[in-house]
Amino acid sequence: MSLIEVQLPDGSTRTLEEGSNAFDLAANIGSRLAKDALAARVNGELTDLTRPLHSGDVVAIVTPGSDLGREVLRHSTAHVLAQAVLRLWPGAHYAIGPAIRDGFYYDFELPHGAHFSDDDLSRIEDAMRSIVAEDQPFLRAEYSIEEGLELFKDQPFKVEIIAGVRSGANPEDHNEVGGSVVSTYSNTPEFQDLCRGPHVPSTKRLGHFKLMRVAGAYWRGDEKRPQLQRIYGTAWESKDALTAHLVQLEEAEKRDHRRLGMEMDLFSFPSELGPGLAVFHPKGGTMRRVMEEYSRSRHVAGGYEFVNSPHITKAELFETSGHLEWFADGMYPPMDLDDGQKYYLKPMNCPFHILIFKARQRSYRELPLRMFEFGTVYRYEKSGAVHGLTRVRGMTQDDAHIFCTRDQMAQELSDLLTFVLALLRDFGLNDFYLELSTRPAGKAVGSDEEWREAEATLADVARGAGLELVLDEGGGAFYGPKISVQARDAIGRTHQLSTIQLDFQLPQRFDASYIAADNARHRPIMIHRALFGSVERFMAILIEHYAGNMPTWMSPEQVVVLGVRDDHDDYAHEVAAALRLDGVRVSVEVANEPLGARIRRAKMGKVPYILVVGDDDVAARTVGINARGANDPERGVSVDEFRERLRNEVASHGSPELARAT
RNA sequence: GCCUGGGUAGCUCAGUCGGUAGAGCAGCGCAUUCGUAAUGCGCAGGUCAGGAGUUCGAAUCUCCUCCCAGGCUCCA
Repeated sequence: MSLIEVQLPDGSTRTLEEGSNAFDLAANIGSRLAKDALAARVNGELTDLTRPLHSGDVVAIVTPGSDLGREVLRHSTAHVLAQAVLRLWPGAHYAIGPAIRDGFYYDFELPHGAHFSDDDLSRIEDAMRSIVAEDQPFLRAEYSIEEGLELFKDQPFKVEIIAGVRSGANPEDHNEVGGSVVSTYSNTPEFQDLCRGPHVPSTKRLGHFKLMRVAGAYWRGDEKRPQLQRIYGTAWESKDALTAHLVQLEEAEKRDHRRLGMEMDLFSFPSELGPGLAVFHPKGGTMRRVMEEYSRSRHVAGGYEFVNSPHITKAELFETSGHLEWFADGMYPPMDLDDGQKYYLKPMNCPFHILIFKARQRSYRELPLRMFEFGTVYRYEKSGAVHGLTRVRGMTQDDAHIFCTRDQMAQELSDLLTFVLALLRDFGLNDFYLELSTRPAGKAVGSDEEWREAEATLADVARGAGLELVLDEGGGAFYGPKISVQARDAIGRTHQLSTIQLDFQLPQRFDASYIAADNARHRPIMIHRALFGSVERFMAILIEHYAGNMPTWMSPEQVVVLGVRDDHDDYAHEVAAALRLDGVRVSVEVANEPLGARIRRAKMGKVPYILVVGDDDVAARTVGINARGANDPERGVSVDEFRERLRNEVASHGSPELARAT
């Protein structure tokens, strides 16, 4: 018997008998590893444990705790899901079932137009647990395309995938089928699935999963094709990991801005108004005002001019801009007036700002010209797309358009990115990466050369910021590419925030120009940018980031003063009045309820500071401070000292650590 | 827009076989005067999302509309 030598990731080598596979290697290294092994990475390629190794191969054993291991076990769990569904609904068609973040899904079409209901999930889970208990091996087999077509002749979606590989029409099909070899995995004669693999050795390696929900999903993501039933599940390497994930989901739910918005009395969506149309209550209105005021002052300092534009306009404006051509579906239908004009609610502000630019002849000496507006826009989002404050039909953008020369463009973009990141940091967001969105295929105006220049300039600026840069191929707007700032929040979710778009097109469509030093007309470059995106959406993200515990400077109610007995109420009012002189948002809860009850109410309202005043405080002109998040109250602090502390905290915008307090 | 599931008091929810609508919290009133997360008693609160139908009788069964949730698609 001849021997082979394989290399491990740490550079060491192992000698094995010829014909050995990765499982044999794992066993050779240790029994514990053999027990844990799920799959292998051979020369960088993920494979089953059972594939024979060759001399010189570099082999890593994939174990459950790793990202790759979780991906393999999630994918394998998806197969078990499909097998379970076929047991319960013989004749069901199964489409695709990949691993995704935190879990997996599988798409089905049930016989006779049947649909899954939520109640079916527990039945399916039970069937899956039986399959796991049966300890079925995942066996790989390889076929030609013709054989594959015959094998899956009763499964139209599989046939389409295999045929797609043959014609080369769908690049994504290669995720399912590699090259011209059709590979399958069968657990038992009962179930066989088209799949590249790899899979865990047997179903008993699975089991820490939970089916989450049923959803509709279009075949191949195309809304013109049949809608399938998708089952989502989550799967983990251990019971603890599964539990931790479910707890994390509960935490996220507690932070949901829609829930906190109601509990904290910030805003609501009266059904009388229609979907995606919010009203802000006094506390939410205060938060909004503070955010807007801060943004305004930063923009003043940043050299922006403030402009205003109306909410409706004749169709002509959006015909010129091209928006009607591209986005008529996303706009509220027009109002037809007596004089034959159609008026539209504005879905964006840019064309108005161009008209301001064009209102008189412009000189190069005025550039860069930066116009800012809190512009309220209306977009007819599809009814299924609206979501709390993050996707609404009426919203206010912190929108600005910068007109500059081609020479100024790179510097202006670079300064802008610095400005954006500083502002976001002031609101307590710190963890960013950038995304560069390039020309959308088949949905863009302008020449190749212009797009190349715009994309290259943005890429330079993005790289100059020193942040991680991710490419979003084809994600740009129809008039130009964009950089977006992505922020990670306190529980690790990412949100697309600010966008900076470069635009060579609109100035041309509107024939905007300035007179340069050469006494000739030149076309300005236009930069579109919004830092919050919309005030509504940014507020939602901050509420979730802080779990409602807004930093003191943003809190609608910053301080509540409580007298211990009602004969302390006068002093409580006195303290409140002193704070109010400093601009503090403060209220007094008079003593007609037990102290504990009033403290509790203020705590539930997430008020940063609760001041309790009693006999000692009246005598010594002090307060007792019960700060949000503190373990113990602090007694006997002088009123002046508290005022000083609060002034400092608000001035520095402090307390980003509150994001993690619960 | 599409698929699935929902809508009962301001909020969270119960409501059996189709037989006159229930609780807790919140609100209001009165009493209570208290040193750091729930004082007691009382009162009020409902077109059971809206409309139509079946029925002697509908929160409950059927249909339509509106709104919400989770996905898909879309997102200037």
